[in-house]
Amino acid sequence: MIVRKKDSNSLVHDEVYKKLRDNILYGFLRPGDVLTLRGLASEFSTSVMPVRESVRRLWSEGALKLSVSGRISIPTLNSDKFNELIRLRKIIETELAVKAMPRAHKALIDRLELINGKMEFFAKSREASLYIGANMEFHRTLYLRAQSPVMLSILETVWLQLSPTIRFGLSENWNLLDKNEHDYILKALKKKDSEDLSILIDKDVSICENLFLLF
Amino acid sequence: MIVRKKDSNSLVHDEVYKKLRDNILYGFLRPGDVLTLRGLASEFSTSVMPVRESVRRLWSEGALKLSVSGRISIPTLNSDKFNELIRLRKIIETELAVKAMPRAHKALIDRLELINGKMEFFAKSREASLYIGANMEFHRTLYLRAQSPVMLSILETVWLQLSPTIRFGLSENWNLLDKNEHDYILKALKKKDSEDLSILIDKDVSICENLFLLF
DNA sequence: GAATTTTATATGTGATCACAAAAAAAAATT
DNA sequence: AATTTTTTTTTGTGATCACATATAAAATTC
Repeated sequence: MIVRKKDSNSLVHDEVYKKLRDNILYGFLRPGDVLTLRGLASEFSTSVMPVRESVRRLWSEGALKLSVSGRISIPTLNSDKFNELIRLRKIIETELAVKAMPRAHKALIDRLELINGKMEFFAKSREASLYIGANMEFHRTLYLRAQSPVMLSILETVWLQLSPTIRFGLSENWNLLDKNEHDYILKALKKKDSEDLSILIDKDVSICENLFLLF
Repeated sequence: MIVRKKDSNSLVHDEVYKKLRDNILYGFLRPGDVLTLRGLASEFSTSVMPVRESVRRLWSEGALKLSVSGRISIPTLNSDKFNELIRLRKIIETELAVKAMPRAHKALIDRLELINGKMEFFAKSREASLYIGANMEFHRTLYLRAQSPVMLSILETVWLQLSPTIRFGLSENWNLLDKNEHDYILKALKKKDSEDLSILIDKDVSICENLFLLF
């Protein structure tokens, strides 16, 4: 029997995908963690089919690792891969920020300031997944203005690959977040200084570089 | 019954994925073409299951479009999306080329020259899918030296999204390929001039921009 | 004859099953 | 006690089925 949410066209495999993705994105799964189709299926109270489809999807996004025998786990990044992903963040995010800048009017900057305040609060209170969520929301809100859906979705797969590693690097390095680059980013946005903006986005991403831990 | 290739650990869904991907990549499917699970299953003489998994995978790579009701088709690009993909090619390919350059020794350049000759032949003989294949091989061979697997795989999904549109733009614009930028790229590689190399890669990708046709 | 309704077919989704192969657990051996 | 072998359990894959719904075809109405 096909189970659909009432009065909605959402599909089970898509719901499972979103839940699983968010668990990875907000740091509820650590690198190396092992998952099983049947385990996930019973956790999300469904059959294995929708889980299979969402696992296949997350795997092709680099968010999950499949062993040669198909065993599912959260990837552990070596430093080469980590640096590559950081470099990708820098390239794509500076591109998106510069493209968004001309369309970043007062209303948007106000919203960014609000999100930024929220993020600073979560940094102080050491709430990792809320901090990560607010940080991503800040960047995402800005980049959405670039109106470059393909780039944004690629960036999101990059985030997805970095998240578990950064999340657990964070637990032991909260002090790294003491100074908040976002304030300077907002200033550059107000001044419409794209040169500065590029450099600052690059710098902001650089902070993450120090969160790398070997597992 | 599970059907595996003898003495090999290749899986059916992976084989189906590769075949379907190559059909898209080498231009055997045009934008708008409609596919069905059962149709593909019988074409590849398998059941729908492996096809479902590979279609889901190609869809998440942007190579296939799924309608709200799940109907499968080859995406048609509007000019915004096309330009975004071209921009992505430029950003990622210049990055990879520059990173590959220090490791591009004589043996590699010799191989690139060989591939380039092949490509020029297929351009003259107007064999579109062979031309596309040789062109991709040229770029891929160079970029492999950058040893950046994540970037390369992202680039490949970008190619996958552009392929069908470019392929059928090509049929009516062979003349655009008269002058071959690859020769200059090879010169820059020999001179180890990364400044020049960036510009030339950018230029080479630009040629594709003119192959955009509305369907 | 064109537009609308009805019927029939095709298609994607989710559930379930069998099976091979990989892990894990248990038993036997050294 | 540690290692090897055997047995059991777990797990992913591929096949098949039922079903809802979207699309196509046929019939009906105006």
